[in-house]
Amino acid sequence: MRPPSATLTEQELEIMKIVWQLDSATVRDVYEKLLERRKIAYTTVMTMMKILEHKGHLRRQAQERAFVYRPARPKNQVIQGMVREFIQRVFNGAAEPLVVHLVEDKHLSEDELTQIARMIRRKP
Amino acid sequence: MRPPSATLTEQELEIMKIVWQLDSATVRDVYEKLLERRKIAYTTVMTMMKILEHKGHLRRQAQERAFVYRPARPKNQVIQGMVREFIQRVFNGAAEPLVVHLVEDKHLSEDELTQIARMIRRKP
DNA sequence: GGTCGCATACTAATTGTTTAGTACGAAAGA
DNA sequence: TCTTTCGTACTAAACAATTAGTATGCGACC
Repeated sequence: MRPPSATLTEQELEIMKIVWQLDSATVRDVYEKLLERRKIAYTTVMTMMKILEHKGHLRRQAQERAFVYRPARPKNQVIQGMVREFIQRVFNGAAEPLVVHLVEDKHLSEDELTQIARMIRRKP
Repeated sequence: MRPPSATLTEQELEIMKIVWQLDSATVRDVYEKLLERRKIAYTTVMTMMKILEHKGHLRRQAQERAFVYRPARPKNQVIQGMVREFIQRVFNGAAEPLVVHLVEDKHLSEDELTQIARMIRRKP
């Protein structure tokens, strides 16, 4: 009745960010990273990582005592998918209005604008 | 235990888009618009719109036989909030990496890039 | 006036998401 | 060896999101 999230949910993304950063991590590794920011139970992290494995975002491998998890897909690809989904959902697929919002919200600083201009010049 | 969505969910957004477009709409108006794209029950739309009113996204006003709903906040403001939240969640608040993704995914066409460049030149 | 259509309020079921407890086994340390 | 520590599997509870059914009432039409 309610379709599963096409992309990573908030908490899933938080965990994936850590695994991407560490490149390979145990539940404990991720658990301790998350603890720096908020209270969370070890088993909660384990459950989430098992779900992420089930969804095809993590692969696990028995090593020593605990499983070691690795990203199943490169970060860029996944983030790309999230950006695409967002543009689809919010702007019906058009990227331009998003850029307009970025500029108008001054999310883009002077330097960033210069950076973008440089990229654009380098593009075609 | 689990906070409600800070921004509009998928279905909420879909309804808000219609109300923004029509400027003011009854449940039936929205229902019929949605029906063009997918099967949905009238009462489902009603429930959603009541939720949107409760969340402060719609205001309703008795008129004739049915309630007439209007957006409580301008579209731009709400979309702005969604963009901000997305950038926060996915890119930890930095807009620049998002733009990089946009360019690299070729979501931005030649024309759109030109448009952006024009905007940037007009900006400071 | 009775029936039909439409609108609302109330109820509720299903599923996804997030969180975590408990049981159990293996390894490590005393 | 006995106990403590650590890891996993299984269970499950709470809540959000989505969808829709039922009851009820009111106005319109015959």
